[in-house]
Amino acid sequence: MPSVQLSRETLLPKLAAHVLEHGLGGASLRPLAKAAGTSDRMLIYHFGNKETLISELLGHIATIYSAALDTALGGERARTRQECAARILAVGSQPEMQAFLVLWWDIVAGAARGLPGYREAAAQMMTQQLAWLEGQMPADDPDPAGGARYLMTMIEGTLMLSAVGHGDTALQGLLAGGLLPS
Amino acid sequence: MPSVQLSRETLLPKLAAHVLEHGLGGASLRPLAKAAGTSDRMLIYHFGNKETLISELLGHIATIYSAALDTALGGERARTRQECAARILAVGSQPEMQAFLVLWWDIVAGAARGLPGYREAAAQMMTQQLAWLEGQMPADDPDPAGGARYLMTMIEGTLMLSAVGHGDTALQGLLAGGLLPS
DNA sequence: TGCTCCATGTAGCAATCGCTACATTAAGAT
DNA sequence: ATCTTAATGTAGCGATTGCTACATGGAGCA
Repeated sequence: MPSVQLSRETLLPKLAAHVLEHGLGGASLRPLAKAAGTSDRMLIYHFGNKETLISELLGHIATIYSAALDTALGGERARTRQECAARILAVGSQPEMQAFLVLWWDIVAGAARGLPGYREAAAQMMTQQLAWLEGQMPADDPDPAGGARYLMTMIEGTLMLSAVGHGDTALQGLLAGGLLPS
Repeated sequence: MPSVQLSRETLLPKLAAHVLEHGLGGASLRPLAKAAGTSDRMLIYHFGNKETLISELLGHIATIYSAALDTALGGERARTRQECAARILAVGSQPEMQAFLVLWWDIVAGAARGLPGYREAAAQMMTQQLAWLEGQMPADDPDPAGGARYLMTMIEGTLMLSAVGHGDTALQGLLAGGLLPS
């Protein structure tokens, strides 16, 4: 049924926009449908049930995220690990990334609790980010693969601490780890 | 009104137990009340409304977390940063800490979205953890304050990546950062 | 004995939840 | 022209949401 698949893919961007603004926790069918210009009746018709809808929506959001990462960053490598860390931190602080970040913690919470579809989408986004980070590592880095994982762990810790008002703690940690210029 | 305060504090542990098992997202009054052996009617009576209940519950959970941290770890210092990192990672992998960890991501998500009470509780728990980590740092460490923040950022990143199925990525990062013995 | 007031049970309200039964439209196939 | 079928609207179901109105018990105080 190509028309069904077309309909799904027509709906998903609008659903994603709504979820990016209002979060996943309170996402119920009627507001979602309204945001997509249709009815709850039709959402069930196209996706079968809410669980499937959310799973497909998460997959779509992961795709959007990948595209946003690609757009936000040119392909050229950094010259130092410090520069590499600074770049990805700068991406995270862009205003248009804030909605993603807020939604991200919803997804992490769902993944931790084992909700269907959450872990897959989260893992996909992390894999994508890791690949991008590896591509950004300095050409003369002695261990680009390990270094990228090291940087990524530090970055994610920084994002989490920032989310709960401990951003300064994280920055001091980055400083002490030599990942920020002193 | 001491009786009201007593009632609140009598209820909070049972409410916390329920939330630790079932999460904060789906926590509604009637299941909470049932877990506490009372009625939704009485929860509203004692706490005024659900928002206040959740805020006080989060504060209580932060207190529980602090106590659990103290219990789980003796007071003596580690001898190296590696040992320090290993200790706190070991704490996080204890089975009785799993419920806390799952709930933690709910709290982070609420804090990121700005829900009332979440950020305060999360910040309190992170402050407590930081203090504990500083007390664990090696006595001969050249920069215990910065080192504790560095370790904490790495640890939080590791926990997040583990929650989304990228625990191996984090471990490789810790290895590359010299925080795990190779 | 009355009076007062905190604590609690019972019942229910309006809103929202995911989902479904049924009817209707419209387009394409025969 | 008829038949079939995908797509959609309307209406509603039973459950659950946070919260409230009302009545009642029961303890302390006069």
